[in-house]
Amino acid sequence: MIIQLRLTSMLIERSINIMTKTKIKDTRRQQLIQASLESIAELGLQNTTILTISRRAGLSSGIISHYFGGKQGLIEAALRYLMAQLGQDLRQRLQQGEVSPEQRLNAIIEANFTDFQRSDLATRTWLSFWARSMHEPGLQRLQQINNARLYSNIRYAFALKLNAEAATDAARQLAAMIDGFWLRSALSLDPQEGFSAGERLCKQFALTALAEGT
Amino acid sequence: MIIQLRLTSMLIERSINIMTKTKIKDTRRQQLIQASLESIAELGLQNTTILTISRRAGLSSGIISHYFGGKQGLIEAALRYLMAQLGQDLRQRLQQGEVSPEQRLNAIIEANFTDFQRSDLATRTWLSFWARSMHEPGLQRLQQINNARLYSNIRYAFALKLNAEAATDAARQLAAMIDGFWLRSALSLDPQEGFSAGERLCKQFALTALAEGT
DNA sequence: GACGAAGTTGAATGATCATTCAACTTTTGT
DNA sequence: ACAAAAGTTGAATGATCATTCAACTTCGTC
Repeated sequence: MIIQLRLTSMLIERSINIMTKTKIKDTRRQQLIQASLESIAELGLQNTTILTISRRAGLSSGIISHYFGGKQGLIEAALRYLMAQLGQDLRQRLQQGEVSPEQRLNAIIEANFTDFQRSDLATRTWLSFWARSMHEPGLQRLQQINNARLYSNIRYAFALKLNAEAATDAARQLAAMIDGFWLRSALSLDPQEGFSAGERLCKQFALTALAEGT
Repeated sequence: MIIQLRLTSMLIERSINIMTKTKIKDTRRQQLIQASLESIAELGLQNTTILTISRRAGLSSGIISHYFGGKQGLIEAALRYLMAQLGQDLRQRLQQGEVSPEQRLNAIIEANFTDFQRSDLATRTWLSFWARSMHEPGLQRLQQINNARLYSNIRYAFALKLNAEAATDAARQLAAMIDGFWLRSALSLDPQEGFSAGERLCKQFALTALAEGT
């Protein structure tokens, strides 16, 4: 009887502990990811240190190694977060009953030019990640997954109307154009204008390319 | 008489000294720029130190501050060198008597996909510079000049056949597409294939855009 | 309220790096 | 051959930074 009670209460206690632990864990992780994105946007990945992140999050420096195993782990988690955000925007736009190739392409383009994606926070961070991923396998793998996903989403839409070769060509062109507008806008003096024009001109290209194949 | 001789010899001496000095100076500067590009390509801008550069150039670490005033000065000089190379390739291709808009656009595209430009050395370095220029005004200024030059060269060619608005749109699209193929190729597992396809698809787009306006 | 576990701190450590400059070597002019 | 100038070296310096961990605080449980 007593043993039974002890065991039960121990189980309850443990599960409560685990729940609390993971909740706090998730909160801290999110705080730190957010702070690191802000720091990267403001200071650049180059000048972002464990101290600029932890101070911004209102936490101590040691906590980063505790939750992410080190600075590198946090940086990769931040990139994963940006990619997840992009994927979420896209899924949301594709599941609103739109099915025509034009609508599908528009949704993809819009997802890549979301308010969030065009924020300083996102643009500067993406660019920093792009550069560093050339020399860090962990980041490079993530970038390649992301690039491949954009391309294959676009290609699928084009292939609904175009033959295989034309779809491949158009998809590569549009994917490059999207990334190119991103890059040029991020580097320009007036990023917002660049993004607006980029969204318009990408849609325009998509329409033209679809029309040509018919 | 004696005084006259002294003055003359002093002038000769000085001019020889200056000639020798600038020759050695130019040689060393070029050595160091080359070494820094190689180091950036291999290790990334992040991991490039004054030691990795100077050891690769077979010189001592102190020499960099002596000729460039510091690491930062050398990095900017290296970017200037890449930009000059690009400008030279373009000028060479445009001054071969080609005048039609198609030929002009092809020349611009080819200059951006030169063997040199698609080398690891160039791609990785450009990408590193892109990222860092967001947070360093000196580099940012240079990048903006380069971006503006590519755009206005393209726009000029389109404007020979298209009206003002169509030329602006097409130029922005093509400029973005060129940069985008660059970026995606640099990050891909098989950069050479990406560059080849990029060159072909950019030319294809340029032709289509020119044809549409007529 | 006291005990143990979970969560957090930040000073100490060791490593890396750009810059400086006094000493050294090479080149040049006579 | 020699003195002065130009060119080069690399050890010393001071600064920055990621990581570690012993000590501290907070929280949940009885």
